[in-house]
Amino acid sequence: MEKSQKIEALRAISHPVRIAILEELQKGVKCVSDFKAFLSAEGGSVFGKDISQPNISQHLAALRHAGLIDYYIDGRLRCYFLINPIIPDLIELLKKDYPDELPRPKCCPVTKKGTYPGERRR
Amino acid sequence: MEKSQKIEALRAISHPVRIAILEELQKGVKCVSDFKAFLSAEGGSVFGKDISQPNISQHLAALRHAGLIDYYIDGRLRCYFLINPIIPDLIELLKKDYPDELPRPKCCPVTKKGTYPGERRR
DNA sequence: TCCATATATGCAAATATTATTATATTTTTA
DNA sequence: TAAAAATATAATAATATTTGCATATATGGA
Repeated sequence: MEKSQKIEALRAISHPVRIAILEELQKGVKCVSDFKAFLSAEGGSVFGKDISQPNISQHLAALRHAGLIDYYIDGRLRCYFLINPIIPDLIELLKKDYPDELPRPKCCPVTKKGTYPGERRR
Repeated sequence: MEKSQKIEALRAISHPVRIAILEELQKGVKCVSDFKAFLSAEGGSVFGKDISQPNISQHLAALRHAGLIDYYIDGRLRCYFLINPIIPDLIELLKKDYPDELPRPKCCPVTKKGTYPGERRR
């Protein structure tokens, strides 16, 4: 996979609703109604409110154009599935535990002064 | 680290110039002139054109507001460094080799017809 | 002190993203 | 065959992002 495609995938995944959709898709093939149920307030939506059906379709279209998902048809259902292999790894990072910060290089914590490590330009 | 912070990090990293900056930062502390050199046409910029100094500063500010980097001061140099622990892992994914596609579920390759695996709603 | 260097900030224009609403398409069922 | 279900598309409005350009600020050196 090309780097530009990976950047495209990063862009596409950087939205709470689309992340929810992709996480759900990781469990297997899902149709739009599944997402609609999942993203409804009662259905356990992570978001305060319902996400409308057209909005879900738009997010699915965006994910498809970014090459993250595709679908097949069963009657009036569109059955979506993951096709981009970077997605499972990205989702894993989102679940992984991280400390708040990396260790910082030495500098005065008050004045924020320190020394540049390289050669200075002239 | 909170999930919302990770999503924020994904958003912030989803830009070719900012990825270049972050990859450069992974090598160690760098000042703005370092990025300017790196992102100039001669300096080996991945992009066709030069990236202007104000534009670099703007991207650095964006990365800082997203909590990905911070800086200390050495005279008139601002020395930037990574602080968000998810960044090295993300950059690794960008370098990792992936196949073009995941295996697809069974469906007719021409008509795109297949069968929905779950229970149908009524 | 005056000037050059390193970097940031402010603003405007162009563009992109997001959600909402209304409507269209296709398929199934009564 | 008409209505309902599942889903997509289109148009719009509200925002956000991105860039370019001009200018501001701070530091160090002559």
